[in-house]
Amino acid sequence: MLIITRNIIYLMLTSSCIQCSFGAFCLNKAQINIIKKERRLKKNELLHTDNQPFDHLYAIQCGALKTYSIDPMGNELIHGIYLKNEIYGYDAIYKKHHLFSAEALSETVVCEISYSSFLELLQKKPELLHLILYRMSQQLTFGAYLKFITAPQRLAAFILDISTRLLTEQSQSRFLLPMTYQDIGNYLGLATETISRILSQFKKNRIITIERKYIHILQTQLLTHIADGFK
Amino acid sequence: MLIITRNIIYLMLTSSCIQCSFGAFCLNKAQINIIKKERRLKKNELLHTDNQPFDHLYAIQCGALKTYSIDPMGNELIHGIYLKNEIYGYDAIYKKHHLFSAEALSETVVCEISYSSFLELLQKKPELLHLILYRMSQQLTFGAYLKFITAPQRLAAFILDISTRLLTEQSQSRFLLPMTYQDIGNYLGLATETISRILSQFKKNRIITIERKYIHILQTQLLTHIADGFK
DNA sequence: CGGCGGCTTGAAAGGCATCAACATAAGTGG
DNA sequence: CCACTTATGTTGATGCCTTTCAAGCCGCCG
Repeated sequence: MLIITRNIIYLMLTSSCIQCSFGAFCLNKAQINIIKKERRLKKNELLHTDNQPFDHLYAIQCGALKTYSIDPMGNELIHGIYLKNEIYGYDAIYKKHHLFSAEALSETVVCEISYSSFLELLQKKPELLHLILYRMSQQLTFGAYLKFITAPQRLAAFILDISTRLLTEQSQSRFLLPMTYQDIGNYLGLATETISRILSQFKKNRIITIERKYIHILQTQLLTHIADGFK
Repeated sequence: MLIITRNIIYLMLTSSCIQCSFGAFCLNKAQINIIKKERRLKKNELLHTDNQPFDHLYAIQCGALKTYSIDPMGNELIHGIYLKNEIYGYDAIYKKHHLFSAEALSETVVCEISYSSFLELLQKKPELLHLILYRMSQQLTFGAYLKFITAPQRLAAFILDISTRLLTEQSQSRFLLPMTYQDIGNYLGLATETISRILSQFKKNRIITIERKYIHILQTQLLTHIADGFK
């Protein structure tokens, strides 16, 4: 029987911190007190609500988040998807409060850092500056494909986007889609039925396979082809 | 007859620099050498092409830019609109080269600063840090309305977006739309005919008036209502 | 095993694109 | 300054893609 000691927990934590986006901010022992705390969210649990004041940035250790608002007709509008190893919260710096609610798409662990500590550390360690600008710049490019016109185009681009953001060397073109078709539809501005139909097409054409929630991309080139707008 | 002396030129420049987004980086005489140069672009002139390496950020003094790519079917896809007093270029930090071409929508003057100078100065003057994060954060929120489903919703949100980004105290809900319907359509993913039809609707319902390219918003509330998704 | 959320599939309706023709504005050169 | 040319905006008719509504299926979890 395994007895979990503080040491083991520590090891588990540090190993999960290796890839953390806040690594530069906390792996160093001298700085570890800056991280306010780790938060564990169950599926569908809220990280924060709409309109809540902005204080913290979050590094997503595992799991995924969505930000969303509800329109007057009661439809959920998903504004952003944030995955493992990404930093969430930048978008709220501008208005000083969160524009959207943020909810866990699955069991999710985030590391919280206060924005003021973040700024402070950034000033002490200017070599982090480019890293942060780099990561914000990356988020500026997220969701560019939402401007694509046709549904297959958007969905193909979405799959490629998520895959490049999730895939590692081990996982080779096979990854867990961390959300329901409903969520995808709300994100892409498409009905769930449309998502289902188009994915069926993709499967029929041997472009991807889906079992459970695992997507396997068989023909990346064909997907990019579709995303690029070829017919 | 007016003789233009260096002094007058200097006054003209500084006055045009008052509102400049790079103000903090160059108004101070000690720093003025950091700005590499001012570039004047004619309508439809390219600031840079697709795939060009990223070296500079640009503060838009006057005029406007669009970034775009051409899809395989030859359609122009506008990814971003950048207006007077905004900073353009952040999105290319991530990939170190520009993902899109950038073109002037009208006569445009930009101030160019090299990214390395920018980083350097940011390190020397950490009080600028929040300002820059603030501005990047703002850009993260741009174009959120592109996810809106219906055409009138998108167009209403677009008008409101541009107006808040262009309006000053003097100009009071009346502003120059710095682009063609073609451009708007390419940006919103709608046909120019659709833009025309919906704007005609807006005019008929006394929500806006348009003369030349000047838009006057008569009923802001109704516009936000439409943008929010009421019918 | 039974219930529920999520996915699938079909038929009908609707919104927007497309095509076409025209109107108007802007830009050019004589 | 005007005639010509080109770019941009307007309006109508048709067709297609996606939504919507409806029903059934599957897999998961208690």
